[in-house]
Parts: sequence; C-alpha cells; structure tokens
Amino acid sequence: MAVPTSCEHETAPGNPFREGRAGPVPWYVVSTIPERPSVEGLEDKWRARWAADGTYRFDRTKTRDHVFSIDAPPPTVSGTLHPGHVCSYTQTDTIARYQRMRGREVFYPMGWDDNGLNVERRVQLLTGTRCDPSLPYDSDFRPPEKVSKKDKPIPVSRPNFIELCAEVVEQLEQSYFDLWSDVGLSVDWEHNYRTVGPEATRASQRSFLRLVRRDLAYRSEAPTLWDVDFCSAVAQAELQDREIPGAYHKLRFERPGGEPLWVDTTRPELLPACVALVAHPDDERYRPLFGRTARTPLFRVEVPIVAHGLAAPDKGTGIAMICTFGDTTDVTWWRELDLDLRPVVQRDGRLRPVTWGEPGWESADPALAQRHYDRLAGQTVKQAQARIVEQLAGSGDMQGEPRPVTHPVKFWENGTRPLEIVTSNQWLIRYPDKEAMLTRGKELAWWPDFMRVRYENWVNGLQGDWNITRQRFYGVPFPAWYPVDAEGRVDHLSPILADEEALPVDPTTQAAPGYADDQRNQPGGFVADPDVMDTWATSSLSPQIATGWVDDPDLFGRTFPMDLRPQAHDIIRTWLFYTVVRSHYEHDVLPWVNAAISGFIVDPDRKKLSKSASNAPDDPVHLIERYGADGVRYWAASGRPGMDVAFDEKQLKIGRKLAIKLLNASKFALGLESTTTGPVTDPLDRSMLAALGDVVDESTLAFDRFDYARALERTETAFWSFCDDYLELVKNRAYGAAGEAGQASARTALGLALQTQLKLFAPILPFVTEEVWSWWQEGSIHRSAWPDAAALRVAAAGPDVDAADGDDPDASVLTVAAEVLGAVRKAKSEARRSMRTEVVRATVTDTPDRLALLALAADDVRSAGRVAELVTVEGDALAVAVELAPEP
RNA sequence: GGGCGUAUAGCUCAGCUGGUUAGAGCGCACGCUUCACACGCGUGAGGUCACAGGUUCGAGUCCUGUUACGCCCACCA
Repeated sequence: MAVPTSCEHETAPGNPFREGRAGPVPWYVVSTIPERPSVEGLEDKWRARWAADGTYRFDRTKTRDHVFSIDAPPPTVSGTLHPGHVCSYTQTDTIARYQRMRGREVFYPMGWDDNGLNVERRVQLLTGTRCDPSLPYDSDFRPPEKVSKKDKPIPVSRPNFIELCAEVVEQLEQSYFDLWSDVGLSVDWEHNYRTVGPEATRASQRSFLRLVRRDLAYRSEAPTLWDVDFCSAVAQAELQDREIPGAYHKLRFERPGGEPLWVDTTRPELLPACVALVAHPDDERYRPLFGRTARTPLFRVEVPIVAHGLAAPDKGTGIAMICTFGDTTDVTWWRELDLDLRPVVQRDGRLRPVTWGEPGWESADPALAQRHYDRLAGQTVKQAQARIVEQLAGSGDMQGEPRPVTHPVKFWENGTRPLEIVTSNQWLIRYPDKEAMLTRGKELAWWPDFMRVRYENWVNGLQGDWNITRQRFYGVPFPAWYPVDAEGRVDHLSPILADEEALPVDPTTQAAPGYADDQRNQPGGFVADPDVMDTWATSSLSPQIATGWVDDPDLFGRTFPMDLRPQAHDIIRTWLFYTVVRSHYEHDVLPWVNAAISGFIVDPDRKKLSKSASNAPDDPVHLIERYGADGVRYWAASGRPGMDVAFDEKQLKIGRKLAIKLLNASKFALGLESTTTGPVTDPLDRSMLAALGDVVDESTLAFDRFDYARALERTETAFWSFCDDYLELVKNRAYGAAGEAGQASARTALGLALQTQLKLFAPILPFVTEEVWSWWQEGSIHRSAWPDAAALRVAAAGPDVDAADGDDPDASVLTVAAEVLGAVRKAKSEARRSMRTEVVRATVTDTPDRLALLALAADDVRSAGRVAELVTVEGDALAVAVELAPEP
C-alpha cells in the first residue's frame, strides 16, 4: 500500500487519547508520519489505545491446545516496586507477546499478593495501629491522619484491622497497575485476581478441606519455629541463616560421682530447659557415661546422658546440652530419644513462670532452683542470659569468661530477632514422598535447565511437614472450629470443618455447622480457629485461582495446566515447590509445562539492588520518564534468562537510542514509498532478505527457548547493519536513480524488511513498533502474525526463480558490497574528508568468487560511495585502492 | 561441608553442536553540517579469552585440577 504522508481519512477524529477515552477507535484511522518522530508520550498513547481496543483481552472461545497460559507471580503489594520487578515482569511479557504473535491465544492474568505478614506490617506502620482480636468492631474508627513512629500503636479490633489492610492494599494495587501499564505489560486486566478475597479464599479453603479429608493435611501440637516479635509460626522455607555474635559458656555439670563435666553452650539461659546431655556414640570420652545421669548447675536437675550420631565430637567439649528447645537439632534429639519436655521460652520471647518441684520440674534442690529461676522468669531471652551468666559466675559453675564467637542463627527472613521454638497447635500439610516430588521436578521443563538442581536440593533437604498456620489476622482463615466441652476445655485436635458448599467461611463471624452463634466460646459450644493460612498456602494455588478452578470451570478447562511459570530463583523452594505439591495432590499433574527462572537485579557492584537506596533513577517511574518504556524494556530484555542483571543506566540509554533509530529508519524507508508486495529482482535486495530470513529463524528458535535476550541481540545487530549498510547502498536506487525496475525491487525489499524487523522487535519494544506500524499498517502489530522465514525466502528468490532449481539468493552479495563500501568510507575518513567526497576511481582486489558477487551490486556500491569508476582486479583477498577527487 | 553458576577489550556482555587473523555496544581517539536520524554518521586504537595440565591436525569452546566472585543447601552445642 502507498504510505500516507498525511491523514487520508477525513472522518477520523482527532487524537482520541488527548481527548480522553471516548471508546474504541477503528483501526482504519492511520496516523501521519510525523515530521520529526519522537518516543515521548508513546506510553500514554498506546496504553490507552490497547486498553480501549482490548488488544490483550483473552478470547475464551479458544480451546486449551490454542492457548498459552502464564502463571505470573502476583507481586506482594506491601512494598514498592523497584527496577528489579520491572525487569523480570518485562522478560515474561516479551514471551507473552511472542506467543501471541505466533498465534497462541495468550492467557496472561495478573494477581496481587495481598496476603501475609508483610501487608500487616506495612499497615501497622502506615496507620499507626495494632490488631487486638479481643476488641469489638468499631464502625466509626479512622486511623490518625499523621502517624509518627514515636506514637504508641492504637489497638483496633480484628475486623477494623482487616478493613485498614484492604484500604491500604487497594491504593497500592492502583499504583502497581499504573506502573505495569506504563511499562507495557500485555496483561489481560479483566482476569486480575487477589490472594485475599472471596475467590482466593474459596479456592484455598476448598483445597484445604480436601487435603484434610484425604488426611494429607492434619492438626498437630508440635514444636514450631516461632518469631517472637510477630507472634507467629513460620515455615522452613522462610528461614534465613544470619551470622551473629554469640559466646561459648563453659558450664559445670556434675557427673554421677560428683566430678565436674564441662559442657559448652551458646545459650546458657536455656539451662533450666535442659533435658539431657548428648555425645557421639563413638566418642570414647563419654562412652562410659551413656545411660547414666548428670546434674545441672543452679537447678540441680538429674538429666540422662545419651548418645546420638548428630552430636559433633569436635564442637565445644564434645558433649552438648539438649534443651526444649534451643534449635531444630534439639527437636530432632527430643523426638528420636524420647526425652522430657521442659519448655521455658513463651511466645513473646520471655521466660515463663515455673514452679520447681512440680511434676516435670523435679530438682534435687527445688528451693535453690526456684531462687535462681525467679530472677529469670519474665525476662527476655537476652536479659535472662545476662542474669544467668552472673549466677553461674557467682556459684562457680562457669569456667572462665564467655568466649565470643560468630555463628549462624536461624531467623525469619523478615524478622529482627532469632527464632525461638515453641510448642503450639498448627495445621500441617504432609509432603508427597521424595521420589514423587523429584519425578515432578524432572517432568518440568526448566529454563535454564540447571535451575532444576535448586529444586532437587531443596526436596532432598526437606524435614518434617509443611506448617501452613500463621497466628495472624489478615489472610485466608481456616474453615474450622473446635468443640468446647462442658468444663470449657477446647479440644484443639478435633476440628469441626466447614462444608465445601458453604465456602468461603470466616469462622470468627460464622458459627460452626450444627451450632448456634450464641454457643461461641461457651462450654458445650465451639471456638473458631483463630489463625490464618500462610501466604504460600494461598499463592501455591495461583494457577487454580487464576484459571478459575472453583468459580469458572469452563475457563479452567481452557487454561489449566498452564504453559509457563516465570519467577526468580530465590523462590524455587517456596512458591514453585509448593505449587507443584498442591497441583500434584489436587490434580495429579504438573501445574505448568515450563518454568522460566530469572536472576536478580544487582547494582554495578554485584550486590543485590537495595530498596533503601531510593535515589531517583532507581524509581521505575523515573526511569520510564527518562528513557521511555521501550528503553527500560530493552535493558530488561538484554539480561540473559537465569542470569543476574546489573543495573546500568547506560544500557537504558542504548535502548532509548534504538527506539529512536527505529522511528527514523522507518520514516525514511516509508518515505521511499516502500511496499510489501511486488517483485524483488535486484540481487542486493534478495541478499538482504535472505539474510533477514536467517535472523527470523534464529529469533524464533531463541524465543521458543524463552531466550528473549538472544532474540533481541540477533535482531538488533541485524537492524543496525541494515541501517548502516543496506539503507545506504539502496538509497539512490530507491529514489529512482537506476530506473523503475530497480526502484520497485528496492521499495518492496524495504517494505518487507521493515515489516519483518518491526515484528521481530515488537515483543521487546511494543510502543515504538506499534507507533511505526500505525503509520502504514492496519490493526495492532501485537496481534499480527510473527514473521515467516520461508515466506521471506520466497520473496527473496524473486518471481522468476523456481524455488526447486536450487537458485537460492546469495546472502553474501550484501556482505561483499558492504565491505567494499566500508573500505571506501575508511579512505575518506583517513583523508579527513566528508563522506560526500567524490571518488575518481576505486580499484577492488579480491577473489574471483567475491568479485562476481560484487558485480551484482556494483551500481549500488558506486552510487553509495560516490565512486565514478569501479575497477576490479583478481587477487587473494579484499583490498581497495581509493583515489579521491581533489579538495575544492 | 555439599551443590549450582560465573570468569572474554577500561566497562556491560555476545561467541549455540571445537574450524581460517576473537566480536558488539558503551567509553576513548580522530574526523564528518551525508537530502531518516547531531538523541546522528564514519574510521580507529584497545584482548597471553582467570590459572595449570590434558584430549585433538586444530581449544575461548571439550576433559581434569586450581583460584576468585556470586548464589542455594547443610546438625546454631
């Protein structure tokens, strides 16, 4: 088609975007090619247009085999988005756009992860409140306008607190939506979901009930890793080791005969919780003591001396205190060796009151034990440690001074104090056996493949079951209640479960089945399960929630199992792993076919990008303002899959330059009245198209392997040489300097090349490619067909060439012509002359084969190099002698 | 302690199944008002491909070992 140089449709309205969203604008409205194209404002323009036209709307008439569905990570809306988020989501978006152009109907919803402790913490900070579940609901409550960190938190009821959470979350979601739209994610926002809300709650509760019925989820009273600041249990996957300073204290226990037995410990405050001493079974020093007892200092408790393979002879004195509970090893020992339970740390991290001499707290000297212990009760772990050290020093039961060490201690990954282990009632999900989980890991296609090892590592290191209980308020409640007997005792291990049909339920406001509401918290009545599900217990159902497992079975059938899970490597052990487990149980299938694992964004010093360094360029919104969404996306897409990406503003700048170059080159090519139909007869044009066919093949293969970075690199390299060499060579012929046949060939080749290159760039630079597309093509480029290398080659072969006779166009014509042109330029450059300088004579020496190729493009080379006479001489290799016209 | 990844020009990185003198961009130097683009164009200088062995006619590429960095996992006395 001819290229319009002005708007040819008089009925077309003005720019609909400046006038607000007046509704869909028909696509026959073709934009004008601007006099001076610019990348400014493309985000707003096309974002609005795509939204109005539903460009990325999922067509749910399509069946599963035509659909490509993506289980994108629902971002936690508790924090702020940084360039790292933009980077990884953009990488996924390039895949979505590619698949869409390949003809797959892309199901690409976005979720918001509103769940979890992070949200609560954020809300506490922003509103200056604290949830107190014992308070009644206050419908008039408003948080203070201004919140100072110094103010004491205002206690509010659980329903009030949840309201505040919902409000804060809604504001954050809006800002996230804006950013995602500006960066051009081709998400279908009509399929937006939340990890808190009726749909997610229904899915989570339904799956939970089914697991309980199959005895795959169960209630248990067990030692649990506990964060004392947030007063909640945490899961193994949320643990983090941190190196912190501590100290060895050498304590004197008493052997059976009264001799001292020295035991090193970093946690002397747990001495009253000591239930045994343990050494390695092969340790000759302690072998004679196994089966006998020792007496603890200060508290005078008889504890057994036991043997266990986990005891390390080389640590400390080789014999260790087992306390209930100092660490997870204590839990293992306690379980396997069937020891007593003497818990001292309570849920707020303080030592609980104990009456010595009572059952379980027997002592050879209860009064002495009580006297010592009374100084510790009510103290924090840290305070208690200082006090007991004084006591031990005073009684002579500690040898020397504490010896400082730095040692790894388990923390909740968001916590500030080391985890304690307390005994509490929890819901747990059993893991499938390891073989089954490893098999799932092998079935899954990992990109890059080595990421599978992370999964296998994790599976092989699993201990115990998955604790999905959090003693928090904002989250998915358990659909469970507990009976209260006539004496008012709650039976926490005999839950009353909700009916699946009744979901979603909130046990704190709805009565248990078979009970009246006034029986709540009454003898003979019921109590609600007060806890909520771990955030992963919900987000591990993201495929089911996003595809409508519970609420939209028709959609579910068209989109599940999904095609792709994109995510970063740090949550393989959590999100990916848990999602596999849930789908394995619920559907006996992998939740997706592919897992594309991205790296981290690191700063130039290779450190993980810190959120605290909130200097202006780190804000994605500012980055988009400065470099354009396409510039930001270019940077994101240049990070290889699975590799860490260094944040580098130079890279953004290059992306912006590329977008501008695309505008200008397109304007130029279209100004030459390029077209996509007609014969391509000139060997140089055919050569260019043949080479472009190879680029299409490489890019396609790369995208099929989720390697957007390689696709970009190939396309980009080809595009710059297209601009530098082919455009220069063909320019004059396209203007008509060599007659109509040559001009027609050039115009068609230019049109086909431009169309192809725009499509190759479209997944990565959606704004600028759409802008150019709108100058001369109908519809959205993002709904157009991915370029077809075979069709390009047919065009390159030309109309008079029978594809069967093997007369393939030689891609080397362009290569040779460009090299000769380069030599001419070099001569001009070295002479410090303008590129317009006339060349009197250029003598090209080269092999006969290459000279034959050059001959096919000789006119274009002479024209582009302003060479009057082009002489060829046969030789061994390329050499060009250039005789420039004298300076005027 | 176990595992995974990375190491190529000053910087950021390509280099896929081993094949002629190792590539790009940025930066640097020197030029150019060339009718798409000065947000541009041209040209150039930069590399013992981490180190040491080995396989091979041939190794940046394959094998073994070493070092450095990053990450994951592991029983915190």
